[in-house]
Amino acid sequence: MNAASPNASQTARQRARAELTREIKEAARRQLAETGAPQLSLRAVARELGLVSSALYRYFPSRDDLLTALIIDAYDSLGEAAEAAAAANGTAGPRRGWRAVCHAVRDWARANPHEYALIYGSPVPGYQAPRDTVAPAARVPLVLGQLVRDSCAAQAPSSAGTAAAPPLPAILAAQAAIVAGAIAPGVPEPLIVRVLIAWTQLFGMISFELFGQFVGSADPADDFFDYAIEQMIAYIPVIG
Amino acid sequence: MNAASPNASQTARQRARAELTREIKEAARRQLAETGAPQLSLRAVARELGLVSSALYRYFPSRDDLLTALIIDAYDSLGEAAEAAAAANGTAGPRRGWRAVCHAVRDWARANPHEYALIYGSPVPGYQAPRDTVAPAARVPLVLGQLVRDSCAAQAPSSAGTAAAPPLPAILAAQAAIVAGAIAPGVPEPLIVRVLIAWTQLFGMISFELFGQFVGSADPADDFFDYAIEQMIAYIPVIG
DNA sequence: TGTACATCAGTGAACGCGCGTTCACTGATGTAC
DNA sequence: TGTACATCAGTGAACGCGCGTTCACTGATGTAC
Repeated sequence: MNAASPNASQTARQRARAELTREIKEAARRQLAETGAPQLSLRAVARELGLVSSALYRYFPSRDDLLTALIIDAYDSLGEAAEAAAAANGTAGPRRGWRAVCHAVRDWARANPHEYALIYGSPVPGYQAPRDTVAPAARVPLVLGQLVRDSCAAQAPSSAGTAAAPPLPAILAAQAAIVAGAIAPGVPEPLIVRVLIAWTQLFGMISFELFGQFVGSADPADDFFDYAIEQMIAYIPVIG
Repeated sequence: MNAASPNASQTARQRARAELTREIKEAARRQLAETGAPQLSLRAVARELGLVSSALYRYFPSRDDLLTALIIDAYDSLGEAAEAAAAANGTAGPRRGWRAVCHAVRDWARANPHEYALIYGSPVPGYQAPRDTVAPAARVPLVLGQLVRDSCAAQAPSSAGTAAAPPLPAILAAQAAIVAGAIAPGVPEPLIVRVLIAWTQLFGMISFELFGQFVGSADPADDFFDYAIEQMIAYIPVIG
C-alpha cells in the first residue's frame, strides 16, 4: 500500500463531488446576491449549473440544508476576515487591532450585503437555524474578546478601569461570566459587558448602513463609522 | 345644506371602504406575524376575509402597495409608542424621558416582532420603499432629538460637554448639521453625532435580541438592555 | 490484468401546490334632475 | 318623492408562472476477487 496523500487518494468521483458541492454553493451565493434569501430557488440554482433540479438532491437533502450551508459559510467568511485583520494589526497595539477588526467587518458586509443580510438580517421565515451555526457565528465576538484579553494581560492586573461605572445586576454579571469563560477568560465582567455593548453597536451601525436607515442622515456612513469606532475604543478601557 | 360632520357626511359606501381597507391591513398584519413579510400573500389575506382574491385590487393596486401601507403603519405605530412614552415621562427630567423612550421602543419591538423585522430587518427583496416611508421612519429619532434639544435649552448655553471628544471630520459635521436642522435645531453637532450613535446602539441591541444573536450571551436581554441604556445616558452629556 | 457486481450521479417526467394579476360580469349603492 | 343613469364592490374563471420534492431509470465509476 503506497501511502498516497489524502487528497490524491480521493477517487475521481469524490473529487467531482466536492467540486460540484462547491459550485452549487457558489451559484446559490450568486443568486442570493441577486434576489435575496427568501427567494433562493433550488431550481434556479440547478438551471444555472445546467443540471436538472432533482440532481441537487444528491448534494443537499433539501433547500433548508443548502441555506444552512450558506449561512455557515457566511459566518466563516466574515470570521476569517475579522481574524485576518486582527492577526495583521494586533501586534501594533490593541487600538489598531480593534479598529482594523471593525473595519474588516464593515468592509466584508459591504462587499457581501446579501450574505450579511442572511446572517444578521431578519431570520428567514420558516427556517430554523441548527446548532452548527453557533460556533461560526461566535468567531467575530471571539476576535474582539481576544483583543481585550491580550490587552488586559499586558496591563497592570487591577487597572480594568470600569470602577466608576454602576455595578452589574446579578443576572447580567452571570451572563458576562459565562461569556468571559467562553471568549476571554480572566477579563472582569464589567469589561465584558462593555465589549458586548460595543459588539451590538458595531453591527447596529452596519445594519443601519446596509438596510438604508441612514438615508438622510449619516449617508455615506464612512466618517460616522470611523468616528463611532473611535468613541467605542475610548469606551473600552484597556483598548483606548 | 345642513353642515353634517365630515364623518357622518360619508356615504355608506365610503365608510364600508375605509373599514374594509382597515380590515385588509389587519389581516395582512396577522399573516405577517405568522409567516413573515416575504411570504405575505394577497390570496391568503383575501381568504381570511372571505373575499375572492381579485377583490383586493379594489383597495390596493398591487401587493407592493399593501406592503408599503403596512410599513408606514408600523413606523407610525412605533413612533406613536415612542412619542407617548416621551410625553408621559419627559417632564420628569431628560434621563427619565430617554429611558422611557428606549424601553417603549424595545417593548413595541418585542410585542410586534414581525412588524419590527419588516422595517428594521433586511429589506424585502424586489421591494423598493417609496418616499412616503421617510417621514414616519423619522419619528423615533425625532423624539430622541427633541429630548436632547429640550435638555439643551434648559441648561447653560455652552455646557454641551463634548469638548474633550475629538473634533468631527468635515463631512460628518455637515451631516450632523443637516440632522440638527431637521430634528433638533440649535443642538451642537458633536452632540447630534452622539445621539446618532445612541440611536444605532438602541436598534442594534433590539435587532440582536429579536434576531437571536444573543443566544448564549445576553439572553434574556432585559438586564443587558437596562444597563446599556444607562451607559448610553451617561454618554449623552445633556441627558445624563 | 480481467471480469462481475455494487455504488452512485444525473435524467426526465410527474405530483400537487400556491402565487399575482387581468377581465368581463352582476348587482347594489349613490347622484342628478 | 320618484325615476334614470353612473359609479363602484365583489365574483368567478382564467392565464401563465415557478416552486420543492419524489421516483424509476440509465449509464458511468469504483471495488473485490
